[in-house]
Amino acid sequence: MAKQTHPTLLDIAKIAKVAPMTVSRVINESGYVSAEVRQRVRRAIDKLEYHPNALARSLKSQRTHVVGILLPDIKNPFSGELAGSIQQVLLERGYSAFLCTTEQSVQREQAGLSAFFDHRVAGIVVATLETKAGDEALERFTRRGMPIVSVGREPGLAVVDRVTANHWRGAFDAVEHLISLGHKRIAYIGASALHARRLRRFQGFCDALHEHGLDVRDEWIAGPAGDSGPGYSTLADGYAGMQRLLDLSRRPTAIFARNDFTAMGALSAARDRGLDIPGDIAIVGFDNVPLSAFTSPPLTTVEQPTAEQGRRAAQMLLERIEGEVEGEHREVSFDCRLIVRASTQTPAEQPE
Amino acid sequence: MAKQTHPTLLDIAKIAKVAPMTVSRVINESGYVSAEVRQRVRRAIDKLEYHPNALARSLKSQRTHVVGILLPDIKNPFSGELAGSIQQVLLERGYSAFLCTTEQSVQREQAGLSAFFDHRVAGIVVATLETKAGDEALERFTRRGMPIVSVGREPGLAVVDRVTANHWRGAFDAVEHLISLGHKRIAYIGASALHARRLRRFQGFCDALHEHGLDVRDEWIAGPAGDSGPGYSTLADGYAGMQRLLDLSRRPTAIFARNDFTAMGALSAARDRGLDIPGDIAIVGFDNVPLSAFTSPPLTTVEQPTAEQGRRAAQMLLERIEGEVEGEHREVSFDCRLIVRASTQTPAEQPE
DNA sequence: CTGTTAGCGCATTCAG
DNA sequence: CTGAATGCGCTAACAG
Repeated sequence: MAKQTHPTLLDIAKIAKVAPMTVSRVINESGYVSAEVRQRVRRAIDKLEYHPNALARSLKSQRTHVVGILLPDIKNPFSGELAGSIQQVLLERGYSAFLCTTEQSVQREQAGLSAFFDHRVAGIVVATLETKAGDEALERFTRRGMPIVSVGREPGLAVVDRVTANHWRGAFDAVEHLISLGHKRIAYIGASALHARRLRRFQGFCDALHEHGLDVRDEWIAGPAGDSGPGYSTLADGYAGMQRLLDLSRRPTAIFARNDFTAMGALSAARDRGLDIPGDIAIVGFDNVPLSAFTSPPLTTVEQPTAEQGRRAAQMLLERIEGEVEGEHREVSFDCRLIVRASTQTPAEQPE
Repeated sequence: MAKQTHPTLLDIAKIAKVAPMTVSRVINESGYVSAEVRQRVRRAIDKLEYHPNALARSLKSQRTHVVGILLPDIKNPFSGELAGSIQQVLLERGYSAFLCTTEQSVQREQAGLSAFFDHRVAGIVVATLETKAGDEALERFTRRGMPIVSVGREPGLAVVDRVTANHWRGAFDAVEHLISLGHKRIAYIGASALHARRLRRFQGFCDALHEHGLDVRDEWIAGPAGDSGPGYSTLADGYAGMQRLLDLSRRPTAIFARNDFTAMGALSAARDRGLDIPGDIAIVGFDNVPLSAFTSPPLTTVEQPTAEQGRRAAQMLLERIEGEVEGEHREVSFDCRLIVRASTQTPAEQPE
């Protein structure tokens, strides 16, 4: 059998009959090494399949090439796409990703952040909803000089770079679209009134109604059943929420759903009651997940540039890490875009 | 501002007026330390917000508490759920996750595996499709004594523990279900004949047809447009594949789709042509993603226990890492389960 | 061009 | 019960 243990610089040095430092020079292509010696060293490296120990390197150099990514919930397709796009940029620039998903558990959040810190990650991308404990931890990290970029968060923590999309505007546009179609009884599905307040897309919903003199009625705000907290809203939440709304004596005529999955759940519930979409009730989603174009009817929704946000966040983080940018904390906001499909307009009326 | 640099054992030792070793003992709760000294040390630790450097620890102890997870494609909901369930087990046992998604790029796969290796991860979970380069790398790692568990892979690499679900059987059952409904012209959507061969669910499809004396016709195997490779098959692939099948002079009457998203794309294409599901054409998916219960009609599909596979893989890996298990490489296979919904049977005929 | 020395932060070993 | 010495693998900073 081959060696059980990893070969070290010293092992290579012995075989090549040089000093460890020389091997180091060959590997890092730093300093001068004669062609002949380089040959010998290279051969030894290949022979033992030597790979430098990143831990020792980092300990010595006091820097790692690892970035922590803190995500709310990996089932959320937004998280998935974000993680993918961040990773792509990281790999291109020689960094790796340490991942933690919190799944709405403060303990997991803390454990993840601790792991990041203990492993001395070079920086962190946070995409979780804010929590008290989490924000405190992040602030401690910032004091220690750790670069942090947040994605899709509220402005709360002013100490980090921020990347967002303008959810408020996207929601506002979507609701105005419904109003322009003549709807006056517009409901929200996806979070209880309590938690919704923290979501910009909910604020956009409310503000659009107010601006057009319409009421935000509490009974037209349908959160998840147990109201467990500010988590991602699901298909089942949308289905249940729609059922409740349809049981009201005074029904809404249009639904603004917190995200596309919630919208699809709502769609399904309406269909099961024999209602026609958009004839009897119009539905708007949010996020423009690929599937939203394939439902029946296809879903009107608000697109947010997820991958762009991930890439931008990664770039901004790397700029901080590599010291290319210092000082003032930056903010980047992407626009959302309303995509009108058949769930709010009958095909005949559709513009294109 | 606070220190720019991380405090070390020595900093704590100075403040508490003890030797570094004593601080180490307090932190690891190893050896004897008097209550009084422990107090002093604890206070110093809190004051400086000291966190041990995991890099230095690992260098010294020659082991990390980090596990590498190699995934094909994070957009695939299977990957997401897998990552989540693995992570849960890891966190419970004090491990963290290093993540890499390959996105069908051999380079990314190599880069990821190298990063795992360089950082001396304690073990690896692989859920990617096999590639020549990848398997070679994994084999090198195994020779170095690195524990590796594969999920959902072919038996190929005999040197690692394996966790799978019986996709072959799941597919076989699904196709038999279609046959029992009277279908004789059954098509496959989701991979070209070339790549499909490597998928057990495709083999199950073929074997079920053969067993019942039916042909596997090449024109009834619809892969993705560009046929880029053995990647995850998408909604768009399903849509396009269905369109091609519907253009044939001799149409299939039933579709077995590689996964639920592909099935939904196919569903959508059929609907757009004004066809009735399952009246004109029956459709079966695979994976039982949450959405499959909410389509119209709800999708008959094959469930595989994704989270269980992830948890089991993580447990098996940790058993190897902690030396609780040695020797013989193990194999665990979970059963798949056919879930019959309305996309293959009209509600009236449905058993329950 | 190459080698020597020293130390990153921690924990194992052995002495007090 | 506590401390001192030593080295994990690597690389700056100096010699030669």
